[in-house]
Amino acid sequence: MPGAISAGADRPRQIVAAALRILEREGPEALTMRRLATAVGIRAPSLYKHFADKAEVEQALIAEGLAELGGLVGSWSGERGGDFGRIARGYRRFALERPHLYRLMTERPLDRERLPAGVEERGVAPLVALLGTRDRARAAWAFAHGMVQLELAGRFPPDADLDAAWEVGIGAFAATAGV
Amino acid sequence: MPGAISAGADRPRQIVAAALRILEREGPEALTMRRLATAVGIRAPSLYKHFADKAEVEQALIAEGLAELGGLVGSWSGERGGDFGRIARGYRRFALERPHLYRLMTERPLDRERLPAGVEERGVAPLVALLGTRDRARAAWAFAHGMVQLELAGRFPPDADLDAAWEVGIGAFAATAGV
DNA sequence: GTCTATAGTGGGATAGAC
DNA sequence: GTCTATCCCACTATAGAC
Repeated sequence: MPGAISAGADRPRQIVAAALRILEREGPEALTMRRLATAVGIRAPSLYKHFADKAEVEQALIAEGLAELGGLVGSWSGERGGDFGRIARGYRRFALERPHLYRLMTERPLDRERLPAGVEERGVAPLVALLGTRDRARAAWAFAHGMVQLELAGRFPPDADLDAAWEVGIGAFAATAGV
Repeated sequence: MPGAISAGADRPRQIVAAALRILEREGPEALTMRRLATAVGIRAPSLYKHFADKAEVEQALIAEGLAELGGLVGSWSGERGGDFGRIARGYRRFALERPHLYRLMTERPLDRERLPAGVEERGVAPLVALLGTRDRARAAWAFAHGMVQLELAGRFPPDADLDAAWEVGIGAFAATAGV
């Protein structure tokens, strides 16, 4: 059978999965082609049979992260409604659980060409529906992203009450939507 | 005269100034010790007579950036009062004018030990005074930082009306302070 | 305080055989 | 699709002469 699926040997998937593990456990500097190959059990040059270059591997990680986060946002917002606080707190949890992936996903320009269609919009839509306008959704997203980014970068003073700061922002944006 | 100032030969200052130029014009990857030395007109190893290592040079850039931004925030907030919108818009302008310095300043943990005393607090105080609590100030800062970060990273859609998003956030946080 | 020389490390990527 | 061998690059940092 020509098109037979050898399930255990889906190299591209294996590679992406390994890359994700390395990234999350050891940070972005640890994600090298050599290291990645070792994790998969092959030699570095063989990776280039599956991905054109390192950027393509990273792009796959970004796409995966965005799809996952988008799905979560959808699940938190429920059928119609849900509330901004729930989304914001979930967003924070995701970022704190996968800090390196989150940073990779957000710190560089998004290559929309190579991104599966709809991934971006699917994450944005619930927030727009909830807050009423795209401008409000963008401002609220920026707040959440800024909180996460500053928390991940260790920029708040050690004694800062971040839960309280989150609630202030959540309240502020919920209010703009007249809730 | 032993303590005479040879104005043209203040190497440490020269080095920091050159580093700032390279960083802003060519980005963080371009800031290497070789490149920096060339810009100053010496060889790379000579830099180590003035700075222990590269991290020390970067620390100097961060301190300079924070001091400058802190001074600006103070000037925007005036004697008593001023408004959050003015600070936020100025903050955005600073970040857009010096994107690479801004990112260097904010994307890694702050080494408070090696930072001149008061630099951090001087930037924060006006915002706390204006908004009433530290939690509100932190949330508002996160909003501004998030907007800037997403804008610099090219993460908003090309047609997004960022001015409008800024005004939404500014309004939301001004409202929390009861203004 | 500057130089030359160089150590030591690590990275991305390609050629060509099997 | 995997391998071995290797290129080529760039970086930080040190040693030791002047």
